[in-house]
Amino acid sequence: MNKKISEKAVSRMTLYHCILTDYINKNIETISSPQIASLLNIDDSQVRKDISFLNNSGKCRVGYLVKELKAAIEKTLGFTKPKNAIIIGAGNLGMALAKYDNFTNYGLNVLALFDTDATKIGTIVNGKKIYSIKEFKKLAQQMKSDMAILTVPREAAQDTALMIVNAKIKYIWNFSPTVLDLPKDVQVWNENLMGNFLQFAYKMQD
Amino acid sequence: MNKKISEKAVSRMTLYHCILTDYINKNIETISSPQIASLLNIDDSQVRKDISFLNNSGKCRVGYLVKELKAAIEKTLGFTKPKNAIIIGAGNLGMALAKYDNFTNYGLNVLALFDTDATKIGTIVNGKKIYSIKEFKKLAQQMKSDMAILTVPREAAQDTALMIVNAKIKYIWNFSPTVLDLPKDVQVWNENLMGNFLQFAYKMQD
DNA sequence: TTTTAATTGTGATTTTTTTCACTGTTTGTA
DNA sequence: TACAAACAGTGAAAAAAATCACAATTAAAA
Repeated sequence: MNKKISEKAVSRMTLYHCILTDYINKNIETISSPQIASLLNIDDSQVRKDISFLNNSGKCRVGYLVKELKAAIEKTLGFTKPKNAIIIGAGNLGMALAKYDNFTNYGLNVLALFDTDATKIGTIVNGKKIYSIKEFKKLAQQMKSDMAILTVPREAAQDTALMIVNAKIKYIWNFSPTVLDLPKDVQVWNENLMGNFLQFAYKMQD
Repeated sequence: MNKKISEKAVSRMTLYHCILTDYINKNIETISSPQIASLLNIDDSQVRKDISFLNNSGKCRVGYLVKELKAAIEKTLGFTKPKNAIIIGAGNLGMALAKYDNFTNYGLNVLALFDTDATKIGTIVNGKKIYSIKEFKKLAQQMKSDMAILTVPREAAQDTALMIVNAKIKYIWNFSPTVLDLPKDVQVWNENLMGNFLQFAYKMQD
């Protein structure tokens, strides 16, 4: 239906969305491309080009209507279609993500957690139960999870990922600092916090 | 001294680094550009171009020496110079980051945490003390922190960021889902977990 | 009412990034 | 030793992304 939007443009749109949410909280009704551009230190024509993908139009001398623009981004980025996910690895990060209530607003529905630690199994975190990893295969089928959020330690990541793939889950949001070696039809999104820090640290050198 | 490496290339190098770490753990001594490229689904000449920035040379018919290449990335990306950081916001995410021991290996040294919650103040997390945000200005000076890791709720993010800037900290790693409006000499790295999820979700649509 | 300034939208241009295509080298094999 | 295969390295070409530049529009000010 629509042209494909580049990854970079999508990334910027998520930042526009943050800005728009703030503007709504502040009861500001319009926003201009130079305003957005200035907050992000980018070119204003870039902002307009990105917005042109959304079939949303602005008004000269006024800018864009905040609510409309926000809705247009949400529609294009597709958070209207909720995705079900399970978290594998109930360590600090997994728990933090399970407790992150914002997810629901963005169409991410966390169904359950899995872990190997016997003391954690059976516990409820933010309404989500922690199951034994042994039950994973059986439950993954039942739960119809679209996506797995992988927050296990690096050493366990590859094997756990293979287990996820065996359970016919094709999308993995990988928080382990490792590159998974999986069939090409499985899509992996590497979060790589350490890598992101290194990128920032590299910028700091200037 | 060296040419500046693009952000995208740096991002890829952090993934190469992950792969190299895995190879070392597996006691594999050499790696070729097609091997790296295949794991990341990118072009092998891209990998070689990136590596050409590192002043590291490979061997025909053999590839690169894993240890050398890893060291070269570390040198270029500068994790040899450790950075001191403080975490502001001892919620789930802040705590998870404080407990993330890997940071030290990558040159990120977490000095302390700050929070408003009286029940948390004084607690020690992974050897790091949680202080009252009221003491922030005074302690920030003493601690000589290069960087602040911002993990407060969205509503508090902007004000907290201003406080950080007042304490003369110029680098903010922002985990709050909001775009901070700060002087242009302050560098902000937006982590934006929700945004990253949306990017992944957009890819899932295909 | 006229003018001014701010803003969108977009084609053209420039810059950056990626991919291609090829040369030269090295290692293992016949 | 000769040959084949697997690589690195790199200049050139192609593709993608960002920026520029400007016409058209409109709200507000004069």
